[in-house]
Amino acid sequence: MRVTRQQATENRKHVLRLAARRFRERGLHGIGVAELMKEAGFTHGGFYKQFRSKNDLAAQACALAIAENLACYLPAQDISALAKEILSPTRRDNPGGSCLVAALGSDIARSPSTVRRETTAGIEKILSFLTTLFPGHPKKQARQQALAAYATIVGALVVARVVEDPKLSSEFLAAAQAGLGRAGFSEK
Amino acid sequence: MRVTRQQATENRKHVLRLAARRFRERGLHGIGVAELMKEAGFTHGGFYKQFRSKNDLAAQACALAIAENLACYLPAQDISALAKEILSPTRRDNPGGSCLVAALGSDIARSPSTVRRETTAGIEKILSFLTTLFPGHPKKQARQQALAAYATIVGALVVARVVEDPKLSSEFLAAAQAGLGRAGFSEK
DNA sequence: TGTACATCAGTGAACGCGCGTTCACTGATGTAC
DNA sequence: TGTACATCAGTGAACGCGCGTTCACTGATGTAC
Repeated sequence: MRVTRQQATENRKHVLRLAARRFRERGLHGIGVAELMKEAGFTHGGFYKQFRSKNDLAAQACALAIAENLACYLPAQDISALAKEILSPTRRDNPGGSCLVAALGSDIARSPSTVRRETTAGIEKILSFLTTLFPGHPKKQARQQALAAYATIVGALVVARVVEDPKLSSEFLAAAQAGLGRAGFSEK
Repeated sequence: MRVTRQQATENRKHVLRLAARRFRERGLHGIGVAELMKEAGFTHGGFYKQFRSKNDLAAQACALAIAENLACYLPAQDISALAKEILSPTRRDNPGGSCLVAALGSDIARSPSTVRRETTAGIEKILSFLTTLFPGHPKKQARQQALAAYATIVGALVVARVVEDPKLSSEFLAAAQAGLGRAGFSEK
């Protein structure tokens, strides 16, 4: 039953990528080790050859997801373009491939330190990038804008997913976009 | 073992209030029927004389929590005062008594319609109030500001609770406050 | 390069545990006379 | 107002189920000669 070391590494990555998606779709407690491994094409016993525990997987999945989030921000030229991309109905309806903190924020806040540490590190990197989207400001103000912008993005996605009324949901996305656009423009 | 009808009503309310707190502290799956009833001073069997199911309790607890949120907003005279009150370290560190959507947003988004409907209704009421905090605007703009403000509040609390570094956490609260203050001021 | 053996990725049964829910029961409250 | 009976709020044992984790095992891969 043993496979190539290279194959084993790939199998592990496959499970990790799947977890990063499913956790965001269903919550950290919304998918179990057995179901995850089955969907990945393995039996659940092997999980513990790949990860130390489910929490270990959660920490690594969060690190992967938030790195992916940053990668998706990077092409943006300004805050308006970024807001338009991130706060779209498409992303709202695809939590498994979108903002980690919007999808799992309240779960992560209650998770062990390992999970929170990986997420925090990712958020710092995202903030560094967002700060560059407010050029021509004193450094402090640019960072403040970046912090507020990130909060607005996360909150808009969370609320847009909570709300049942699709019209109200879209209203939230549009209003947050408008607010972010104003922030980027007002002090240029 | 039977008690007064009035006592029974009070017992039910007691369980409901406790649930509204514990759910926000630990997540909808973070506390079970048995533990909740024990903490309320009852045995778990009686739960189903008080509520149809755990989901029924969740829906009612969300309704209660978000009504309580609105009540806490009402005394605010302007958006800056409200932001300062809601986005305080005290509230951040007391999720059980604070913003429902910040504490349970991702859980609620994945919950059955009953839960989401109660929450949506509460959010609508909160928006109506927030709109009044942007007077002297065209109605449409005031509502847009209210939507964006609510998203920022929710997001700032979520991120401030996720982040491990206390300094970064406070930075998020302060930056969101500043952003909201600017929104209230810029168009007065 | 060919052989013998150690390693270890993945298997699948089994574990204890807590979950939401059901149900027969108890006995004080509420009601009908 | 006093009595007899129905109601039903709360009890606690029991249910099936899925969870995270462990473990003896298999057999192909990796390695030492």
